[in-house]
Amino acid sequence: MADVARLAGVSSQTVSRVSNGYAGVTEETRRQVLAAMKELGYRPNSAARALKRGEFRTIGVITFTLATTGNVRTLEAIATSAASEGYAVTLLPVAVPTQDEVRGAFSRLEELAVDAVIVIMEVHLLDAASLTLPPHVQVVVVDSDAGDTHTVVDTDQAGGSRAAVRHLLDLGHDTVWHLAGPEGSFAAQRRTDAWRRTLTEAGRTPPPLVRGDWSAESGYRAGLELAAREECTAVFAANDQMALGLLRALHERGRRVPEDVSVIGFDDIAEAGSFLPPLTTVHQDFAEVGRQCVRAVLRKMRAAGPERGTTLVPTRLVTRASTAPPPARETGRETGRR
Amino acid sequence: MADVARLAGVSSQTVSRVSNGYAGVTEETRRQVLAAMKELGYRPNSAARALKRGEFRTIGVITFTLATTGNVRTLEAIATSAASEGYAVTLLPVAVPTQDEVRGAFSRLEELAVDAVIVIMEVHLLDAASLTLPPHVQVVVVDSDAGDTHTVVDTDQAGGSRAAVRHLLDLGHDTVWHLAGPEGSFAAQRRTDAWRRTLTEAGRTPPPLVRGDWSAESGYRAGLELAAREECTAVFAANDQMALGLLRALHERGRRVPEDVSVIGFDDIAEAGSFLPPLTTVHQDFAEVGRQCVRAVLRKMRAAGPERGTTLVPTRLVTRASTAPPPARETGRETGRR
DNA sequence: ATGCGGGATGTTTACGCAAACATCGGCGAT
DNA sequence: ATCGCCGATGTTTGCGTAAACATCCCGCAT
Repeated sequence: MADVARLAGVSSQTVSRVSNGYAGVTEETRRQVLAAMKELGYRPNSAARALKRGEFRTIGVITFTLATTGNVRTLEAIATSAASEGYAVTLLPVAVPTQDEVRGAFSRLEELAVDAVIVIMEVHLLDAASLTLPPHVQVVVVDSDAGDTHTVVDTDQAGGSRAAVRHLLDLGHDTVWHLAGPEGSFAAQRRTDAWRRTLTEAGRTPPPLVRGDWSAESGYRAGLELAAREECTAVFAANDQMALGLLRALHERGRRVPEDVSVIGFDDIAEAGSFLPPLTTVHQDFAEVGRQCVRAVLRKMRAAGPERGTTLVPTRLVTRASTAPPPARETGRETGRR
Repeated sequence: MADVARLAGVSSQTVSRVSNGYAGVTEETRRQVLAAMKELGYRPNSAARALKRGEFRTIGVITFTLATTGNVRTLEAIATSAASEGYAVTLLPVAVPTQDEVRGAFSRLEELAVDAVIVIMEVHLLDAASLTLPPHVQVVVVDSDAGDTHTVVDTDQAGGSRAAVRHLLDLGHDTVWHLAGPEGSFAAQRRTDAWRRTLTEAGRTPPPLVRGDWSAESGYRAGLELAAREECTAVFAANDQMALGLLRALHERGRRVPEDVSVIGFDDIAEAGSFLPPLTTVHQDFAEVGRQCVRAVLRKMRAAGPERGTTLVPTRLVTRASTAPPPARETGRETGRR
């Protein structure tokens, strides 16, 4: 910086003013400084800047495995929208979802240059660990229900699930089966809860729960079970990958989709439109979730107050070919229904 | 830090020594300092540390979309292995693969606190942009062939493709069709080159190239074409997603896999084992690629010299149910072949 | 002509840490 | 007993920047 100042014939403070875009510098001077910067290849040192300013302009993101579409797309959206706000994103992967691992990530984080943290995981793993966080570091959480202790941003799981179930009921199905995600996941739990509530509110009896683990393979296994049940005409799968496995199992067992069984997914992954048949599913707006996370975290940083509450990002039902009215009953009576 | 020193009754320098784990501090003193740190909730300020040490202990990763399995898994491995070396990872997403965008990412990077950069993209987009990089920032590239101008780490695309083609030839197929990735991709290009070379070396005539764009949908479209060709008994798809679409198309057209047509993929994505039938594919060790990237970049940082060259990470053929010997010929002669 | 106000620029200082150097004290060799 | 050496600790200094304050100069009102 001193070199630039010398070359431009000004003081280092003027260089600083130029590099930070302050007003009060003559156009003439500014040009000279910029020229000098360019000639010397000057780059402001961000460490010194951070030291002086007391902020790093960096957001840390803690997440489990990047193996799930949702996490990845949320991360990507966070990175993009953070960048547009002039913030960088530092990634903290947690290998295994144990409290110890999470605690480890947070303790690494303490040493790290971040102004705020976005956590993409369930909060109960976090609670024991987060206590050691520096007080000024704000936290926003995705995929959790801890709205009372943290700021939470998430897809409107309940709304999406309700839309999915309603869609199937509206088509005339008596009830809707549910292929749930793993027990440990709050997202899965909320989808299941909403499924059950929607059915109950509509006066239907929720059939037994079938559980998978998000993977296509687990969907396939569950599908083999469901295919054996004649009375099952509509299935709401908690994500698209399980729906994929489900479709395969049904196809293998000779149950046609959507003629015999309707299938609806959740997520709207890129491939969903290419499934056989193309999958009706609940579209999640991950980009919006990421944007909201960044917005929330920046707001918290600026407001300083430990703002709480939950932001829900709406979903959208994407109707494709995998859902249709139920097959005609053996007894003709139902034709007259509704 | 001064407060800690005061509380512990030592100088701030001793606090520094303790917090950096230097030898030459009495066990007694160390304990007192640690106690004081804990009591005051002291965290070393990483900006000041970086300023003093002249390094950030951070690696920047530039990548296009995180929509592809490969990029994501490489990124994850990089983050994990960087963490184990005490480095953080800062993510720089590039929305659109244009030189302008890349240049933009690099200029953001210049302002950023990173000691090195790992680029997950093709290098020709990078060349025009990279010139403006600070000289001390080392670069390692994935998915590129620019081994002469940059350090490159990548999966052994050629070896994997050769193994795939050989596997099919060894099963007795006369030749192997290829469902290639998009023209712009070096990875795709190298897989295609190796496919063609392997066939030629084996004295076979490469059939016409069929091109997709990595997506399942494109694989499906290509599959419809291939299904129409009676003489096609073996297909090497350049990735698993296209193989998925291919399988669907073949199934739809009544061509059985593997009885009528053998299919082999590339990547070994999580779902590959659940395809119908389970997909024989070339396993990429993304974790190893990530590790090697970090290793290479750290080595370059320490060596200071602009080391070049390519590190290839070997692949492994995973044999599942989608490949088998070709159907018996109409003319019985071939039984005696070999 | 004199003084005053304000915009443009320069000077000083501190951010928090750790390297380099300085100091102190105890122990063994003579 | 004296000296020297070495390990433990303290003191000084500067990393690059930007806020705060100081200075300068120009133009305008009196």
